[in-house]
Amino acid sequence: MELIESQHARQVSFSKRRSSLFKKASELCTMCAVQVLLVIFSLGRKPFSFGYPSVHSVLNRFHQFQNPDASTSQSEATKEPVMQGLNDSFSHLLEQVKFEQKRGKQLNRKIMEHSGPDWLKAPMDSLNLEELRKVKETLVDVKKKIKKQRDELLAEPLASSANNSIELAHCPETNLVGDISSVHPQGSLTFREEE
Amino acid sequence: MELIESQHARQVSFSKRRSSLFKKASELCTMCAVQVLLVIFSLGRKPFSFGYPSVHSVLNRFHQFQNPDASTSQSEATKEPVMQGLNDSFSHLLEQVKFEQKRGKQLNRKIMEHSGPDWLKAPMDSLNLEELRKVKETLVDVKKKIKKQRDELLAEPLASSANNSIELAHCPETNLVGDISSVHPQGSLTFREEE
DNA sequence: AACTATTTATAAGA
DNA sequence: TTCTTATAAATAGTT
Repeated sequence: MELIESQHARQVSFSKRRSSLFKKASELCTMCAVQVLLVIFSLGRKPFSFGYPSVHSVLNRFHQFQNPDASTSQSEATKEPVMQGLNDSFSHLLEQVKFEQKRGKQLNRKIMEHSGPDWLKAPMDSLNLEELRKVKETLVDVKKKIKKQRDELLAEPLASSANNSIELAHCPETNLVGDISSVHPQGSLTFREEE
Repeated sequence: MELIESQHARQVSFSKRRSSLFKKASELCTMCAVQVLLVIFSLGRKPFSFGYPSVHSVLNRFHQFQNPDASTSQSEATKEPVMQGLNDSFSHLLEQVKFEQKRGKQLNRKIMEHSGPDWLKAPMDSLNLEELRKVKETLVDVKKKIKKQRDELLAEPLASSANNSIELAHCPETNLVGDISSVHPQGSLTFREEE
């Protein structure tokens, strides 16, 4: 991969790759529920930006990682970043609520579908060899599922919603809420005319 | 395109898409000689960033476009009432999250109580480690019952399987106890690190 | 991680 | 810029 020599070809390639890059970025946001900021300066020095949930929220969250001290002060100069950080917490909470509600519905559905007699607690006295074999197959399946689920749970504890943990430790000022209007549910994509 | 439900699948997809997104971003830089900034916050809340020629250079340049003049801050008078209202929204959301999480656990408990063969065929995606442990305990019980019943059946083959010529002892795949305990010698599924 | 069936992205030409 | 198309790359699902 090297610089495209032809001026025209470079411009065409830039347009195509830029749009697909924004597309990929937004896909990553929706599919994996992560925050993304993408800024591209074109050859004509014009900025194209994408941010989820918003450019500012990611930008300020990134600033907090670069300047951890800034969020502890309440001076006028550092208020905006703090508020943006809280904005960030706010959208995270919204996400959590949606996810938990969805999960609750799924669990309800499972109960409706799978509520039946208690085989497992009942004695096995009445089963013959063929029936025992079927039970065994079921148990082998279950064992696989359990192992898989266990591995998923152990994979990334921080991101796990199954253990129902919410951590706001990265933002100590959760009581002080900032400007909600800058939380863009669908992300924001702004760009100006291309040269 | 929607949110990937499975935690494991989401994590895998995130890793793959994240790396390819960074790759595409760097390709755009080298091929078209443009400045790019890409920031991604992972599910584990860690920031991944890429900048060309550097993160700071693009960041600063972008700031100049975002804040042409420095006097854009709101007055204190208009800010406080807004923050109070948002504070309320924030605590409401927190309550909602707690409620949904609690409800999720209750539903999981119900599933545990109503465990049956049909439920065993269902996916285990929504269970956490503690719940998986309970499933394991149930399975250990069942295994004992099955073993007991098998021994009884083998003790009197003529009485129980007159039309069934298959014998467990000569059929390795029907060795239920062996299969179940194959993960761990003592027949106990441990949910620690790895076997 | 590796494999693979599909989908998607891309360069070149119009 | 948009459309087309052959080719290359990315991706989800699986093992």
